[in-house]
Amino acid sequence: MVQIPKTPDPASSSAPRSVPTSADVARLAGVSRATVSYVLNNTSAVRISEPTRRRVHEAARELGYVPHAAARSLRAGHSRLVLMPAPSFPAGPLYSRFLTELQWALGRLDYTVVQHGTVGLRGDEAARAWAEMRPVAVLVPGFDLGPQGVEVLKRSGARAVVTLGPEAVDGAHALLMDHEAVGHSAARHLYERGRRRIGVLIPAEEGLEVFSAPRLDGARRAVEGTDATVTRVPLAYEERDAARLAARWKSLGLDAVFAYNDEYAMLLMRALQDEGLAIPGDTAVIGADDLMLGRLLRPRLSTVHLELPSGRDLAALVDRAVRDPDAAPERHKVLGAAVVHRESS
Amino acid sequence: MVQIPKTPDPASSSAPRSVPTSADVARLAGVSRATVSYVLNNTSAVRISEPTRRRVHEAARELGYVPHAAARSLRAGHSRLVLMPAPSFPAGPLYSRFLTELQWALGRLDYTVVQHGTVGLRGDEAARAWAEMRPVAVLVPGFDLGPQGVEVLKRSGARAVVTLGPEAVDGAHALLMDHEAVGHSAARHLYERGRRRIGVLIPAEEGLEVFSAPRLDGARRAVEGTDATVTRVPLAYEERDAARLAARWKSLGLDAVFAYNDEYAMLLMRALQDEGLAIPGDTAVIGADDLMLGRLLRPRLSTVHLELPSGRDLAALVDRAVRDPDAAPERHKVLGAAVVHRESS
DNA sequence: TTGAAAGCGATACCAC
DNA sequence: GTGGTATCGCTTTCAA
Repeated sequence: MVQIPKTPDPASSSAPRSVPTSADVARLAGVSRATVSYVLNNTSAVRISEPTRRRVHEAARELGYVPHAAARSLRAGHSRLVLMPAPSFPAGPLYSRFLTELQWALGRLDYTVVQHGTVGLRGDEAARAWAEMRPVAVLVPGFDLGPQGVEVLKRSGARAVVTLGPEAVDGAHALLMDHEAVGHSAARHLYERGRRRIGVLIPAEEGLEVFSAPRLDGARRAVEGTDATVTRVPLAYEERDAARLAARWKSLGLDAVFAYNDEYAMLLMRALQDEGLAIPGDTAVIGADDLMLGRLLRPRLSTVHLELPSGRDLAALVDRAVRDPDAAPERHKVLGAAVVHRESS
Repeated sequence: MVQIPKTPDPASSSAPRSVPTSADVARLAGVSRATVSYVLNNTSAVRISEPTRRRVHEAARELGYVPHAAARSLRAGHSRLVLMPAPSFPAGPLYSRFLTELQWALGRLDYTVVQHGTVGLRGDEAARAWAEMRPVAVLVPGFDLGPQGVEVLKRSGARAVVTLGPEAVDGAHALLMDHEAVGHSAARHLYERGRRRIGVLIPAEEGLEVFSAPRLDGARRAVEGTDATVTRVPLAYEERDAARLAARWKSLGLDAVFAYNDEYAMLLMRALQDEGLAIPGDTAVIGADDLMLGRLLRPRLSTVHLELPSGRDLAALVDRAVRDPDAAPERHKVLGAAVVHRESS
């Protein structure tokens, strides 16, 4: 819960003429506050004479009047706010693009999108912080939310809660990002190309387990019941650690590796090549995310291309959910995973 | 200005027991709303008996009560909201990290950070949209804000407006990101290593001119009065365009290139190498941003390392500005630019 | 220690 | 056409 301090220093301002309200506009225009509201909101149920309209607009402009969103939504009993937690890890270009598109699409539907900088708050605490803003909809990527969190949000007026992540949460709509499929495709691909001892690179960095764990699981599942093995290989995103790993690579006895994503793949590939190993000869490498950089490597990096949901579709889902909050939660698989075979595998 | 529709479909909800208010908590606990407020906010000016406190907390928990931020800040006359526009272009890892750090630091100071998904709104329109939320401070990266925008925000109660960008804006604090220095360092470096015909890669993509233009200018300035030349070289971030550029590279007669950033550098380097050109022999290449990938290229990519401001420092600046809104606007140069010489130049 | 009530800013109903 | 005014949820005097 956000604490509001008791007016830090009341006497510090050099009389900054206080913020203009609709009452000020009314006074200046010589009309009532009601009229101001009618004019400024183009209320169609009421006809206001042209001269009056002009006077009101003039007054508003002159005062630099800007309506008070909090007051408005308090009165209205609801907002058009769609809230998402701001990502706590560096978002890749994929996700950034998705986010921009989504904001644009929701903007078109007249929603205001806001990313809430939730910091150390976990789980229900975070949900409460979001609920304080009384958003009409909440979009939550990842694992940040449990069923209770959903309940908190709904009880506080959120008409739609949508999770984007590997698992559905009770009571919320779910856009299922099936990261298992990513690992599955990758391992399958390696298997089909004759590899049997498959390593799966797992970032040592915090906060990425949400994605890496299911990718690993998917790889495991892909070779279940075959003669192939899957080995978990942790790697920090830094040269030294990659060099260390490369130095003991032969001892691992792997003939292929799925490298979490293209960036980790690049890091590992370089280290292996520096160590004199041939790619894909000695070790096949495949990444994920289909970033530009993979195309620029030599050998060209095989990768798993991810298809994120379109921002427009998600915006439409949100709008639908807001309009009909009691509809059964929708579940959509939204992560297309397709192997792009290049030269490294 | 956000339009609120006249209650889309009033009859669609299956009586979702309405959102609990502090009055509900009071009723359930058998006390007055005042007491609820005292208890929930730990008001120190007033002693509430332990049994009462317990009853209130219990009731709040049972109802799933979450305070209404809008009502609260309406009453209080101010918020603890720090607003930033959400970046409209894919933010690099540098900026992402900075953002996360900043949010964390502001969170520590008890501010709520929010990234506002401003879509098609330009200039003053955007400023008005932000002002509606009555943020106590606004942080604006880039060129999105003019002096009038600042005025709008201040008149609507923002106690601090901070711009992050190449230029200061009247009335606002400025964190000056001197991208000219980046280009200057790069070109200087190339010049000192004996290069005289320097190309500067400029992204063909929209929205990046804000950074690329000053970088080009800086490069120009660096060789002013020497026998060296600087040539503007547009490039789209795609392989085909890079290949086209590489094919006519020799005809450009350049012996060095500053490639806007490491990613464009990688793209170009690959295309040049594929064309059979030697780096740095035929053409020296230097990037910027000092991303990991530069270290992984062969030859290793020279680059300009950027030092962004620390999130903690910026948070402190914001806090200072909020506490003393009438202090003279601060101006800080915050973009350290240092050449990291590797093998490509 | 607790309660009654004013008021923050905007909107919409009901009079005139 | 336009103007009072009750109301949204919450905090905070002031009284009891």
